[in-house]
Amino acid sequence: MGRSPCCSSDDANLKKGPWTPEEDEKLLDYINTHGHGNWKTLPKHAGLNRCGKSCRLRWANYLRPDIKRGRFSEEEERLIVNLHSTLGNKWSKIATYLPGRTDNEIKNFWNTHIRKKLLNMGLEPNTHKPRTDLNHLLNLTQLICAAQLGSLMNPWESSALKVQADAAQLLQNLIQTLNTNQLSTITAGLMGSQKSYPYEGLINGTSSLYADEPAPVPQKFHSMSQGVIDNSWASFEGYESPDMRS
DNA sequence: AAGGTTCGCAACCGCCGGGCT
DNA sequence: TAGCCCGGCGGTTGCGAACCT
Repeated sequence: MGRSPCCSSDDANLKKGPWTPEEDEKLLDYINTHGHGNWKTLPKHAGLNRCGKSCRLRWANYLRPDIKRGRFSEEEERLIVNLHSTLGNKWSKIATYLPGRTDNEIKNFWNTHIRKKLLNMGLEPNTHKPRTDLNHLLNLTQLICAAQLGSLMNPWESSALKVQADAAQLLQNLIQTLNTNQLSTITAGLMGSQKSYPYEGLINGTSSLYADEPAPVPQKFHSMSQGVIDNSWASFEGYESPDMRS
């Protein structure tokens, strides 16, 4: 359509980068008294040397009064995973289900935490299906090595026991995953399933967002699978991989 | 203690869709 | 109907903080 970028005209003079407290105050003052109105003209009226887009982002992601700060709760985390399995990378849509959280915040949280968690669980983050490569088995071998080393060094130390438990849990999950994968393939074949997404039920949780949408798999299978993923997720709740420092 | 590496998050970039003329 | 403008979205980047060696 040949449109120019939103801030192309005076780019050389417009400030970029982190916002100062003074700029924040100007933006807040202006919006509190006038509302944001037209973002394009807002910076000029507010006395800011920023492009409208930058102002809008700053407001939407940081200054809005209803923004909730701090760590995501387990409930929020589960909800995000749940929603992502249905909506994909529609961060703004996902954000509408989490009051006080911005799409940017959710996107960042997904990329830095949940993505890794799913990978550790042997699931492909984009599809929520089991990973087809065998790289995730490295997690298992690492855990088993850690467990063996830990028990050699200090057999009664609680962290060594926990690593052993984690390794056992991961192995169990893997076996169950493989079993349910086979089962779902069979089930899908028998039912002529239209949705090639056998793990949607695993991830989705008990409270379906779209209750009017028929489940792709029988309820019995769904509830059984749910147990698998609940165990699996729970086993990783307490386990922080080295790249998941809090 | 210092240098290197990794992580987390705020902010930017470019594209898209809807509304208006 | 085409062109323009604006707001919104998702992907990516840059940088300070935290951690590791």
